[in-house]
Amino acid sequence: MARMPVEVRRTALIEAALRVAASRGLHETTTRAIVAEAGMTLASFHYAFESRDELIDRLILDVLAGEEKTVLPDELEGRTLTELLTDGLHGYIEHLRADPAREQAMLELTQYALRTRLPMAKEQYAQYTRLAAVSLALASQHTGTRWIVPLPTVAQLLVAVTDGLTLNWLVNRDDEAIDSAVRAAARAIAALASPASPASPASPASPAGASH
Amino acid sequence: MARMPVEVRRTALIEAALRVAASRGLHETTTRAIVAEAGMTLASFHYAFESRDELIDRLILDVLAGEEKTVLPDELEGRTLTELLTDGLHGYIEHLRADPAREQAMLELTQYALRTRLPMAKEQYAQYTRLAAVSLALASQHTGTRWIVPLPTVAQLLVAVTDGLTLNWLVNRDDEAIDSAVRAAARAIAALASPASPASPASPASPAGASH
DNA sequence: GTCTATACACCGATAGAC
DNA sequence: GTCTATCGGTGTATAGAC
Repeated sequence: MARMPVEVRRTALIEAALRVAASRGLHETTTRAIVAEAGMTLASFHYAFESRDELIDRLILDVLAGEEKTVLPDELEGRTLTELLTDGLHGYIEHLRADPAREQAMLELTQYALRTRLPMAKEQYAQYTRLAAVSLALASQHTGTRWIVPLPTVAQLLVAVTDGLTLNWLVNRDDEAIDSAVRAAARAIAALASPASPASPASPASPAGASH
Repeated sequence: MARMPVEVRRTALIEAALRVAASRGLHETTTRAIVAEAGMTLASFHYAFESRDELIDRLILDVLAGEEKTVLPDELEGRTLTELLTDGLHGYIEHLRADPAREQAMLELTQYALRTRLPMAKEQYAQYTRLAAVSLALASQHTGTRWIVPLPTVAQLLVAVTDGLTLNWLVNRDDEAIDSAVRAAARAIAALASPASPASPASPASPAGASH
């Protein structure tokens, strides 16, 4: 095989490992399967990494950190809070639908980290929650609403809902059901803000939303 | 070893397997580890079960089926919908707190089923959702409220929230944070019902909130 | 640096004595 | 029915030629 800088080799192996984990599950992501996917030999693997565990660490760090659980829609103006939440959740579900195997691998990685790398799991989860808090703060700002429950708590709930809906879709693969659940979730979470109306789809041209 | 009816042996092995899965994770729940935990020999295992896969099947069936994700509090009278939901979720979290390792094993079993026994995972999930729907119907009945979103959708959301909060607590082990999140979740879900006020402990007679 | 060949541990499963 | 001993396969990791 061609000579390659060890860092390039490492990256290639991590990407190969992610593909294997997505298609066959983490428990079948063996060193042999990874090098086969990457077109390398076993010895090359152990030249690049001390051990399989070391690669798994990098996999969790690089790949879970790249995940962004919630994304706000681009356009924030002229939408109600419920609409923003619906679109945000819907965007995440779209991402899930686009590559379910990958997201399932993420779930497996999280669970593996939970069992054997607890500090990494904690840090990762805190990161998701901070990101959710930022999105929620922006959303309330742009709709002139105010969270009547502490923002970190709402953020926790949003992350929990996202995780739960992910599992729901992975199990059932039911697009209509998940869309209903997403809308209900958005409406429910929006009810934790005041005073603007949480809801109705047909919103008239209300500049600056409801009140202050 | 003492002779035992094969069904008794099967049960003992399944219980041993659950203990191993809880303490060391599903991927370390090998036939050898199981029989060591049960105080048997390898040969006895294969006398009771055709294969390890067969035991895992039974484990999923017997043990996931025994799970009841949401339980209503005993006393339903004189409580608001939010209170009922809070107590129900809180009861589940108590159950989780009492035996986190077991619940983590459940999560691993679910994920394993998702990867290799999809129909079983689907059926199990549907069972949880039906149970949630029954609880939600009872709760709205007893509080004189009505779900303004289809009941199955609310049930889906409740299951998703339960799953998400489970993961949250397993990662953070933060009792105060989870209690806040539980209360917020209850309040949010209660907002999907009308007309009774979804929320504040001191609830005035506010007819039909913001509605839609 | 990259390869082939192999060491060594552990897996699920079975044969055959008792 | 229950045991000990062992098979064949696969896992991670390494030795040593090139």
